[in-house]
Parts: sequence; structure tokens; C-alpha cells
Amino acid sequence: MVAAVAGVSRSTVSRVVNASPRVTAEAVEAVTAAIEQLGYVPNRAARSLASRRTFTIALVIPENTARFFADPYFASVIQGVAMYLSGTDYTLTLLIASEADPEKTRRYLQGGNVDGALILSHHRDDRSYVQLARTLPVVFGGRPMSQEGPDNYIVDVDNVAASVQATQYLVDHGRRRIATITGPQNMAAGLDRLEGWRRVLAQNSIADDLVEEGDFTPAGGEAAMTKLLARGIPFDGIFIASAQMAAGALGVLGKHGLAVPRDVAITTMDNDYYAKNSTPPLTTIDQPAGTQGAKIAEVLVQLINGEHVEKLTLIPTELIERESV
Amino acid sequence: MVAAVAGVSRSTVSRVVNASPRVTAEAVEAVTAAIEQLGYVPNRAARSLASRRTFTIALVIPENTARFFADPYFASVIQGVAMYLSGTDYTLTLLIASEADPEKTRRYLQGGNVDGALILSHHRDDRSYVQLARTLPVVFGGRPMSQEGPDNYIVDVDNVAASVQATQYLVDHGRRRIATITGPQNMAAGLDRLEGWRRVLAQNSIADDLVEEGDFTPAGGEAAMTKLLARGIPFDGIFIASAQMAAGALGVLGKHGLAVPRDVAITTMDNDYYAKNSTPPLTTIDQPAGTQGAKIAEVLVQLINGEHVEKLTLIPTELIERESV
DNA sequence: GTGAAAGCGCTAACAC
DNA sequence: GTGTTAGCGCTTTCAC
Repeated sequence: MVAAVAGVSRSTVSRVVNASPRVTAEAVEAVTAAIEQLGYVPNRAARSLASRRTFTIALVIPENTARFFADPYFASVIQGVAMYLSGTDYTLTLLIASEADPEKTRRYLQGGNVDGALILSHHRDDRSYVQLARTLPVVFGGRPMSQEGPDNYIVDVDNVAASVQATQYLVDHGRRRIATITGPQNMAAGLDRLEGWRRVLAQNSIADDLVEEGDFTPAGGEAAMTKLLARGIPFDGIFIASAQMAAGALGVLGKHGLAVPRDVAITTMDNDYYAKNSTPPLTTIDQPAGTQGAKIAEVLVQLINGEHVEKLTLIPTELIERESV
Repeated sequence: MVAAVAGVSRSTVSRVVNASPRVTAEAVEAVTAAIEQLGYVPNRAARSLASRRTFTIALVIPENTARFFADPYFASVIQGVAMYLSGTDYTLTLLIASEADPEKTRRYLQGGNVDGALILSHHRDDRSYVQLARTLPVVFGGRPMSQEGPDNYIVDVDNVAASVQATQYLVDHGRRRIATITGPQNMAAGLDRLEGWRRVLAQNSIADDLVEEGDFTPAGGEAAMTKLLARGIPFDGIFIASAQMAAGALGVLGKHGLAVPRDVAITTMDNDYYAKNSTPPLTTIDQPAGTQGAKIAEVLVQLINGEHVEKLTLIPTELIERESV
């Protein structure tokens, strides 16, 4: 094998491959040349078995795969993860969590088949994986609601800062009576976006009573806007916690003869199809999903390597100006 | 370990785990019970090393990940692959093909790190992977154009049958002068969809001269339709090889005062956003991407297991009737 | 800094 | 049908 060609022992080859500092420059050179010449690729299985590391990271996907993949946000996150990992020795494996047999997934994960796991929390409470974090490096993408493990590694979009930014934008553009349609209040993103809105209103001494809860869907936005208008309290600006809901709300405003942005200015979140193609196009907060994916992977790799990492990593967001304000 | 608890040898445990037929029922039972009790999970690395199989399948993704993931078609295919694989012992790993160093990917694949590979051909010629198929089980999703390996395992949508179906539908609805906007003629899908259209026209003795080439984008469809109308030859039906192109073409028809379907009936392919949300919604061919993904994975697993598989597996498509005819 | 030797946990011949 | 014996290809102490 390589050792023979390079004129050293297998141990030295191993040291070179693993970038050990205790090798002379000449040895490194000889081995590198031999590797190149022979087109040598280390066998993962043997490496894993001997080193007790797998160089494999699992991305756990909820069984109801269809919904998961249908969300372009997740596609982008996965993309970011994969891109980051391609620059490392780690390999990404997609693991479908069987809901019928959750033990299967848990065992696989804990059976030493992966060095770490990535959990993208999909619109709900994932406490099962919080348990997992006790025996395996785990990083959550998006904050899980579960109370039990307040102590997890999390990479999330800074939802509070984002809604502050979006709401402040309304204030900066002269709006004085500002409403909101929130996301579900049993989701972290829903709570945080409401919180940011409240902060801005408090700072500007604006009443924060015009609140209706939505469910992140167009239908939910429609219903919430209907209720809001039914109160009979006029408002000239609104922060809607997702572009999908905003799309639903727009129709209702139109029916009531309210023009956007003339009568009501709108800012929202998610720079998605709805934000871009509504009439008018919506001023919104872009969540850089790819960046988030890369960051999640980076944090996990650092965790695996025993480096120090902050428990909470917040990804900054960006405001995209369009015609709804 | 398990062997001790079950009161048998490690070999027998191994046989049970690998479902060997040469074990008595009692032994199977004892071992299964012991496994259950101990929560034993076989170590992948050790298994791989000893058996020289990895139980891993690579899904090769072109480096320009963004475009890849942006296409919902691929997301659905991956989903199908993952779903199918979750019912087997195989694991899916996402492999990003570095364009800067294509050798890296090739070596990894040939270095015995995977049992097989899935190549989703992304709108272009992928001959590099055709080579790969000589040393590793490889299945292509979508037919690669490369001439070199006429001999690959391929799972594809039946594009010819689909365009036959779509074009025949126009004929069946009384259209007699039928045009087409094709896909790029350097892509298999583009060629096949044109071929199906020609067949139907030939069978019905309709002239097949009204052809313009597009590039599967709305802009391309717009340009092609403009050229088509500029010929000054009237037509009452058209098969457009993708819904995106159809969306572009619709605008041009409108500007020329031609109503759909009154003046020109349209059938197209891809049951995507464009097909559903154009005005009018388009009668189109649905390509079951999830099914295709599952089938690709199934074929690969059979190939790995040495079972007989057809070289070409065609996935049937379905016509969705909407208001454009 | 480098080599020798001892496994990592499992499967695969081979006897029995 | 089952146990025994060797490794799979690498990393890792441990001497030197």
C-alpha cells in the first residue's frame, strides 16, 4: 500500500492522513506523493472502527416527508448544511424518523452510527430529540418549544430582532396605529415575532392592543384580518408574521376598500413567493436559510470536535423594501 | 454481548441479524429476545469492514446546489428516494460534487465508501458519471444525453408517452392545426417530447411544421410563441413542453388578442405552480417525482443485490384536465 | 519522530 | 445448524 511506496510505516501514513503534527516534513511529502500517485482513498469503515468516529452526521427528517420537503425553507437549509459539510471530512446522511417506530431512529442515532445529529424543528414540539442531546452532540435548527432541555445548542433566526426591524420600519414611515397578525402562539417563532412588535410599540408609546393570532397560512391571515377589521378600530400599519398570511390578509383589505400602502402599510416575514408576487409586492424580512444551514452544520462540527460553542447562535436577517409601505 | 445472553455464538447472532435461513427457529427467537432486551444496534463500521458492503447509497448533487434545490422536482425525487430507503438497510448520503475537483467525488465513490450511486441528471450532459457506472452500481434519474454509455440503468418519466397523451388530447378535443414549443433539443426530455407530438400528428395526418424551440423558461416560451405567431399561419392548438414556457407564451397570445382555449387550446407538461396558477389554469401532464425517486432507489438496491433489472424503467404520467383546452 | 503490535466489532469460510 | 478461526483496513498505545 501507500506505506511501501513512501518508504514509511502504516502508522506514519495514518499520521499524515490525520494531519498529526508529529511527523517530519519529508515524511509528509513522501506520503502525500505516494497517496497522490496511487489514488489512495482511506476506507471509511476501517477508520470508523478503529477511531470510534464515523465522520457522519445525521439530518433527521420527520416522517411526514412530503410536508417537510414541500417547504422551500428546509430545502435551502439542507443545501446550506450540505455545502458546509462538503468542505469538511463529514458526510451528511438523511435519516427519516419513522413515527411508527420512533425507537428505531433513536437507537440508530445512539448506536454509534453517527457523530452528531441535526434537528430542524418543524412547526411543533420535538421533545423526543431533546432527550437525545444527552448522549450525542445535537444541534437544533430553529428553537424547539420544549421546556425540558433549556440547555440545547440552537441556531435560529433572530425572530425578535427581525420583527423589531419590520415594525420599526412602519414607525419610521410615519405609521402611528399599528396592528399585528401573529404566528401560532405555541411556536417559538410565533411568540418571538409578537415580542418584537410589542417592544417597538412600547418604545414609541403606541397601544399594542390590535393583535390577532394566525397560523402562518393564507387562510389564517384572511380570518385574522377579518376579525381585526371587525373591531372597527382604524389602523394605518400592520406587521404580519408571515408573507403567506399577508397574502390572505390583502384580499380582505381589498374587499373593505382599503388600499395598500395608502391606507394600511404592511411589513411581513419570509421573502418567499407570496412576498414577491402579491399585489403590491411586500416589504419583508428575508431569512437567509442557506446561511442558517451552514451555521447549524458548523456549530455541530465544532461541538463534535470539542470546541467551545455558544448555546444560542442567532442569524441576522435582512429587510427587503418593496411597495407595501 | 448478545451472544452470551442468548446462549449462542457470535456467528449465530450475526446470522440472525442478517436473516440467514440456516438458523433454527429457537435460536432466532432467543437472539431476537436478547437483542430486544439489550437494545443492541449493530455497528455499521464493523459490519462494513467485515462484509465489504457499506449499506450506504450516495445521491450525487451538482455543486451549484442552489439551482438544484430550488427545483421542487428534485426535492420531490429526493423525498421519494429517502422514503424508499427508509424501509431498507440502506442509508442515503448527500454528496456534493465539487466542480473544482471532480476527481474528489469520483475517488470517494470508487473508494469503496458507498454501495451504489444515484445520479439525477440536471438539465445537461453528465458523461463523467457514465464512466463511473463501469465500476459501481449507478442508476440515473432522467436520461443522460451522453452517447458513450448507451448501456446504463435509467429510470425516467415516459416523456414520449406523455407528449403523445397531451397532444392526442388536443386532437380529441377537435383541434386540427397543432403547433408545439419544444424543450432544448440537446436534452433528452426536449427531444422526446417533440417526438411524441410528431407521432400524434403523423397518425392524424396533420402537418408538423409549426415547431419552435424553447428553453423551458417563461422567457423562452414568450420568444418562441412570438416567432410562431410571426409566421402568420393560424393554429388552434399547441403542445408546450413545459408549463413555465406556457406561462410565458400565454402573455403573447393575450397581446395578439387570442383567447385560450377559445382560439388556441394548450396542453403542457409539469404540474407545477405555473400550470396551476396561470390564467386559465393549464391542462398538463403530472410527472410523479416522488414515485420516480422511489423507483430509482428500488432499481439501485436491486442492482446492488445482484437481482435482474431492466435497463430502462419508465414511469407513467398522468394527465390533469384544467381549463386551457 | 517513527515503527510494532494490538485491537475496533463484525462477517465469512471452514470444520464439526 | 452451529461454533471456531481468521481477518476486513485502519488507528492507537507503547516502546524506541
